[in-house]
Amino acid sequence: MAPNTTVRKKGRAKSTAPTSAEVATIAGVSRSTVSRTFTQGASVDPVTRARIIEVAQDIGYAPNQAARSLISGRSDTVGLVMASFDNPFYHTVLSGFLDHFQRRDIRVMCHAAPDIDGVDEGVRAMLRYNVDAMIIAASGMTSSVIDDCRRSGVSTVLFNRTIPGSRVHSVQTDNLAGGRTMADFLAIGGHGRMAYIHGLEQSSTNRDRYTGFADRVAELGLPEPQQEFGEYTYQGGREAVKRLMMSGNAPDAVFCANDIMAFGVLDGLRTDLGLSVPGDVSVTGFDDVPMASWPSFGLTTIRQRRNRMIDAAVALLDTAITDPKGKDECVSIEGRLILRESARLPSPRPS
Amino acid sequence: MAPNTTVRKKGRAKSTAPTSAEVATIAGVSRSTVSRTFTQGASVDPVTRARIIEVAQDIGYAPNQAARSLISGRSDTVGLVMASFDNPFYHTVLSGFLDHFQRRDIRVMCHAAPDIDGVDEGVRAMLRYNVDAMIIAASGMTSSVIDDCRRSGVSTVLFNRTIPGSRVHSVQTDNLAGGRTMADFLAIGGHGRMAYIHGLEQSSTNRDRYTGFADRVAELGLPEPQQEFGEYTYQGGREAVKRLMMSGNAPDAVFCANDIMAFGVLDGLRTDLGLSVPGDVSVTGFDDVPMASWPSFGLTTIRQRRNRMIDAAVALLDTAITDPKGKDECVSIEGRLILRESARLPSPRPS
DNA sequence: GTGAAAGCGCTAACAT
DNA sequence: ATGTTAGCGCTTTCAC
Repeated sequence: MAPNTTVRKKGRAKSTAPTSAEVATIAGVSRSTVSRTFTQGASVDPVTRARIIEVAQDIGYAPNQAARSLISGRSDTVGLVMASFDNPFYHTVLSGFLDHFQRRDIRVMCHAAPDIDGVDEGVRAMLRYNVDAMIIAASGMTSSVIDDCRRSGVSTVLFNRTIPGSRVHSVQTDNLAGGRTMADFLAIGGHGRMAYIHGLEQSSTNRDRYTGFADRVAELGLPEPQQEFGEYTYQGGREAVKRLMMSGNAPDAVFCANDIMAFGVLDGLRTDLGLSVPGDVSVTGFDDVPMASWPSFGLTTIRQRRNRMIDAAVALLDTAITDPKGKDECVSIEGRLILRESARLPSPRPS
Repeated sequence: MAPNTTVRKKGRAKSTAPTSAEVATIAGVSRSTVSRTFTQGASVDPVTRARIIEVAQDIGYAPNQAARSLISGRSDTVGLVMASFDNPFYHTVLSGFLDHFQRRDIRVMCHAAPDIDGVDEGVRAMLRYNVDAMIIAASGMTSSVIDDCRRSGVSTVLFNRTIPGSRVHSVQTDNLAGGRTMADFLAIGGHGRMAYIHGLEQSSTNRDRYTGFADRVAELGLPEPQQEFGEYTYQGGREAVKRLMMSGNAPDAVFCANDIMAFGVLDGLRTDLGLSVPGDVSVTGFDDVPMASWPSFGLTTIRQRRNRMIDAAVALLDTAITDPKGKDECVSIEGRLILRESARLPSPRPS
């Protein structure tokens, strides 16, 4: 916990950076005027303002954020804690959030949690830094720190997770609907022996995708899907599909809880087992990461609408700040079935 | 630039979080003692300390970092600005740095720069936040803010870039050597018509990889490599290779400045042109991202030793903090040739 | 080992 | 529109 060698600085404030006082002296105004010049929506005489800005640039002055944060109670900083950071989908999510907040000149503190405790730790750590908002993208681990967020008065939004009754906003893809859509699509394609490869069992996204899928399969009067477990990883998918195909009752369609596992499944099927996709088996995923469109994979999948989700998350954050006592909203965004070559399409009927 | 709708909080400090004063009152000690309890290496009576910690946990107190930073001059925060954040290699780099700093209870502020100006902007923004250290992973864009970093007294390290004479530490893969290695390897494999697909031209990593490659090719007495440009992207590589193969003098080996372009090249060759790899053409990359080992690609490539690079970067940061006036070091780490199936091996000679 | 007092750099009231 | 004043929450001398 306590570091020995460390990036931490030693002594006290070297105060190497210029302060507002210096600018004030040089520009011949009071500190307040300097401060106002750098404060949104304060009124300063244009000429004075110009002079101040020039001086500031000259000596390289910029307001000290720590001091600013101390008095204003905000830090122009948001915290983003992610679990499952090896899933490329979350790289694009991170990228999207960074892009958004950079435009608004808001800093993003990142934390990649290796496990459940990691999420709590990360959230708590960021709370100490007075982040103005917290985004928790940890698809389905139960976290006890949500209350801490609310107690600290930090607007919080859950990304791809909901904790019912937690009084926290959340955004997610409609995973239930996604699962159902996939069941319909595969059924129409004439598949009768379906299989599902789970991600992490504790993950709510995984559960919902499965539930939607299995429910719809049942409604269609088809046999219950076989199940395997792939831990949301490439290697996990690759091995899971081998177990599936060796099991005596080989499926003709495999729906994976995310794209990465589906890539593993494709490689397992083609390379390890010498089977053809979709000739022998159809394979589908969930996410639509960039690679899914590469011809090597051509993965039929459910697209999570990343941009919409991010916009929604940010909107919720803004709402939460405007109206901290407001009711918690839970935005659900429908995924979109993306057709590619990894799954058999329905054969056209003779008319 | 100026946001209108905003995550920013409005009013003044709600001071919703508990302060050291409250803890002090409840625990019946002075504020100083509370402070000491949470300060590394301060001496407090064990019994008192225990009581304080209990109270703190009770009411959910943790020291306010802004206040702490204001007086101590450090923030337990580092800034990480990256260009080319769509390259998976940098996802693993980010992941590695996060892991490292989280262990040390240091926060990481991330910035993904879309272009050169973005790098400068990101660095400058983070400087205002008093980051204790800055890591700039922007493989080869010239940046004028390095001086700002030094002026602010922030230890800085360049990741995969060097700016000679800048008096800033840096770590990078030995890209020149990597290029040479690849030339040797392809030559031994019997390739005589080499091609190189450039990433971004301004990128120093790209230049070095090419220079090493071309120099060694010349030394071996082989014809100068053909050149194409792929912008470091999948799509760029895919199109570049088509131009290359249509050019009348089709190469028998294509070396790409990074793995992602190589994946594009593989798909371009196999899917778009119906060629076989490595039967018709050998393909190699640089980075060794996780996907490179997937059988769909089986990419022969030069591995950048991510972990070593990160360790070196952190060590340099620590050095810079201990000895701010020290000479700038430039650590160069040799890449490692990883053999897979995308490039022809030398045929065994009859003895 | 502990308390009292000063102050980090800034912004927000309150004056003018 | 500008100056004055107070104080955000903490750490750190300086006494004891």
